[in-house]
Amino acid sequence: MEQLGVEPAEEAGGDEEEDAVQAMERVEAGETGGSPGVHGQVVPEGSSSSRVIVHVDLDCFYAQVEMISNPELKGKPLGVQQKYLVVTCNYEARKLGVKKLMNVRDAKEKCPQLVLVNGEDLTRYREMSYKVTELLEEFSPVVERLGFDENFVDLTEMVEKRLQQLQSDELSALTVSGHVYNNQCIGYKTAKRLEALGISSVLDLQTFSPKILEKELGISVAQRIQKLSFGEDNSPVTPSGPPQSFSEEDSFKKCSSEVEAKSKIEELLASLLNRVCQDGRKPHTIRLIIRRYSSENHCSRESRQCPIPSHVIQKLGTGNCDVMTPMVDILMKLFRNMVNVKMPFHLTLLSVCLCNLKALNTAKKGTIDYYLTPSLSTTSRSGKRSFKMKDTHMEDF
DNA sequence: TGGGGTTAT
DNA sequence: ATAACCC
Repeated sequence: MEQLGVEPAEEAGGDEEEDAVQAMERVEAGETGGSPGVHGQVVPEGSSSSRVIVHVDLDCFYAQVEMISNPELKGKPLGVQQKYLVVTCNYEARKLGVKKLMNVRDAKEKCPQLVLVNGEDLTRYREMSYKVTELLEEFSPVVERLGFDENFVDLTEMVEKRLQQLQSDELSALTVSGHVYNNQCIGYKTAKRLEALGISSVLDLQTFSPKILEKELGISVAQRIQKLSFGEDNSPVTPSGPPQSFSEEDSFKKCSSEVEAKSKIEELLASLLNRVCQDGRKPHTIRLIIRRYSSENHCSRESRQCPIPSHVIQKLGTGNCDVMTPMVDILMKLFRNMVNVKMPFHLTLLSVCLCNLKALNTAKKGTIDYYLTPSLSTTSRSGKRSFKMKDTHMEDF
């Protein structure tokens, strides 16, 4: 752990990601002490409303994990490869011209000595990522994750307590410096819409008519991004806690038969079941996601989901039962619901997601919910729910 | 463009 | 179920 580096704060030039470490504040708008802060976070009595939030951004995270796993990689230009992309690389490689998300061919051309490791299996990255989050949670439980390599920690309470400990002479000797980050680009789609309005810089956004912006983007997005343009972000740090979903995906050039799809789905599901088993909670919903081949509209995906039948959920923790078969059956039903297998098809991605995670026995014994459970109905798109008895509770009668 | 994740609609 | 966002 102590080997993991954080991106340097003083990084001057470089691409837009390189602004990197930001020990900074999300600037509180308006409110002063005594009243509840925005978004329901309570500002303590008699304190100022400004917060202290640390943003920890791990440097070329996957590459660092690989160098820790295999120290022989240290000092060499290293890229982490997923399919034909170098998704990230260490600083040796960057010095030699390799960029994030660069094609493997281009990267090898730029840097023939580049060492590549496969990073398609995220297991070790995910594990290391949560170790970092857990470490930060020792300082304050209020830690929000963003991806695998970023954490926001709200240290307001800790700082206030420490300031109260200080004598007045120590206090006056304190100097503080910091900066508000220059945020660029806000999201691809929104950026395009803003550009159409003639907004291409932060200054443009600051000075644009709020009313017109609200009409274009909706009040929610408009007000938020315009505040952001002034460096004001009143959003709370929301503790992430355990993940709300587990998913595994695989992309490929072509999948055009049902058997092929089934075997890929089986692989994805097997990994997922291991993960969910370790987590301890049980998923109550399963989803299948596909991406169809198309020249345009490339990022669009389709999905179908359904509840996991309770008798399958119950088997989940117990290693001896075969839980694969019923779940693969469900997934293939979802598959055929999306893909007409009697017609030719061409898929470029399959993904399985387990979500709606619950700690065991959510319903209390003796309550209606204990005896009733939403039924498996993949076709029902109305808000109506049908219910059936839980099989395993029949003996209770 | 990968292999993840979240929230809003 | 999808769309948008984040990394």
